[in-house]
Amino acid sequence: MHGELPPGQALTLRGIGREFDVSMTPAREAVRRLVAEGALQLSSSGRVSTPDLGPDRIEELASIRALLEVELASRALPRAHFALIERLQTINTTIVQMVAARDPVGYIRTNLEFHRTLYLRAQAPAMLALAETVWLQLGPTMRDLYGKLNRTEPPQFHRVILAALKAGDEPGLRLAVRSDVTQGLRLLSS
Amino acid sequence: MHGELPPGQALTLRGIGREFDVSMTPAREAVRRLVAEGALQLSSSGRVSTPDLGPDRIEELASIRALLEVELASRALPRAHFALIERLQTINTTIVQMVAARDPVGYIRTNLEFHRTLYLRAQAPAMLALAETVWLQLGPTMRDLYGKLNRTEPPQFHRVILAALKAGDEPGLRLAVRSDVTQGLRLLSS
DNA sequence: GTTTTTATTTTGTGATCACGTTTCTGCATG
DNA sequence: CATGCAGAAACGTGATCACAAAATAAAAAC
Repeated sequence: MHGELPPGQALTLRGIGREFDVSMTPAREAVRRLVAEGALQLSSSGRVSTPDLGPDRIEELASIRALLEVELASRALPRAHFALIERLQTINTTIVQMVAARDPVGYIRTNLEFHRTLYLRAQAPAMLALAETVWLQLGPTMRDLYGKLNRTEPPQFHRVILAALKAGDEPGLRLAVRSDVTQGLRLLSS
Repeated sequence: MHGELPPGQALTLRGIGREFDVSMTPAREAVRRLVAEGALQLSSSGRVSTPDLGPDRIEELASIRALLEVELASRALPRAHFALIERLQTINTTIVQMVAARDPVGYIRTNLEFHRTLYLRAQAPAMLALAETVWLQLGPTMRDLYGKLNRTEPPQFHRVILAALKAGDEPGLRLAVRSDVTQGLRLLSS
C-alpha cells in the first residue's frame, strides 16, 4: 500500500517466512489474504507478485477512488470540527517535508494518512475499507508514479480540501477530493 | 453470497475440511480469503462465523451498492444491445419462478445474476469485483430478508431497469438501479 | 555464438501433528 | 430451578514433510 515494492515484484512463501522469522504457513495465509484484496497477483502456477497495472486498470481504479472518496469526504464534512482540520494541516506539512526529502514511501504513507484521517469522520467503516482495498492495489503503481515525476511540488489540492472543509462548502469539497484523487493517476495512464 | 447460510452461523476448519474432503490447510486458506472479503467474521479467539449485521451496517452497505451499481449500470448502458436486454428478461422470468417456488437461495442467486449480467457490459472488472464483495457480505442478511417477507411479488424495479435500458434513458436507469438496490434492504434496517 | 536439451534447484500444495486455548457438557451446589 | 464449576472434547495456530510442477542453471548440439 505504501509503495515499498515496485510493480511486478515477485515474492515467495519461503522468502517471506525467512524475512519475518515464521514458517510457510503464516506467510501463506498473509499472501492469500493480500491476493483476495488485490494487493498481490496470483499467477497460474501459484506464484505471487506485485500487480503491474495497465493504463485502463489504473484509470478504473482512479474512478473508483473518486466515487468512494468523494462520498466519504461528503459524509465527513458535517462532523469535521476545527480539531480535525488542524490535524489535517499538520499532516499536510509532513507531506511537504516528505516531498522535500524525496521519500516516495513516506510521501505515499502520509498522503494516505491525510485521506484516512478525514474519512474516519464519515462513520462509514465498510466504505473506508473498500477505499483502502483500492489503495492496496495502487501501492506499487503509486511508487512508480512519484518516482517518475520527482518534482518538489506539494499536493496542491490538499489546500483546496482544507479550505472547503473550513467553509463547509460541500460541492467544493467533492470537486477538490475528486481532483486530488484523479490528478496524479491520470499522468500514469496517458 | 447466495444466502445458503443464516447470519451468525458458526463454522470450523475441521468441519469445512470434512464437508469438502480436504485437510485443514485448504479450508484455512479459503476461510482466510472469505474473511478478507468480509464474507465471514473472525472472532477474537480465531473462531469464524457468518456476519450478523446491525441496521447501520446494512444501511451503509446498501449505500455502497447504490454508489457502485448505479455507476456500473450507467457505464453498461451505451453497450447494452438487444441481445443483452433479452437475456436479462429471460433471467427475470426465472426470478419470478423462484419467488413462486419460495426458494430464497435461488431467488438471491438469480437476482444477482441479473445484476452481474448487466454490469459485465460496463467493462469495469475492478468495480464489479468490489460490488461482488458487498454482495458477499450481505448474503446471510438477504437470506433473512427474503425469509421474513415471504411475499409473492417479483422484483418491481427490474422492469423499470429494462425499460430504461431499451429507451437509453440514463437518469431513469440510475434511479431504477438505486431503487432496486435500496428497496429491500431498507426494510431490514428499520 | 546461439539455440536446444538436460539436470538441478526452487517453488506451491496438501497433509499431518503437537500444543495451548477456548468452548461445551454434565454434575454438583446454592 | 437457576448457577457455578470441573472435566472433556473440539478448536485454531504454527511447524514440518513429501511430492509434483515449474523455473533456473548448466551443458550439449548445431
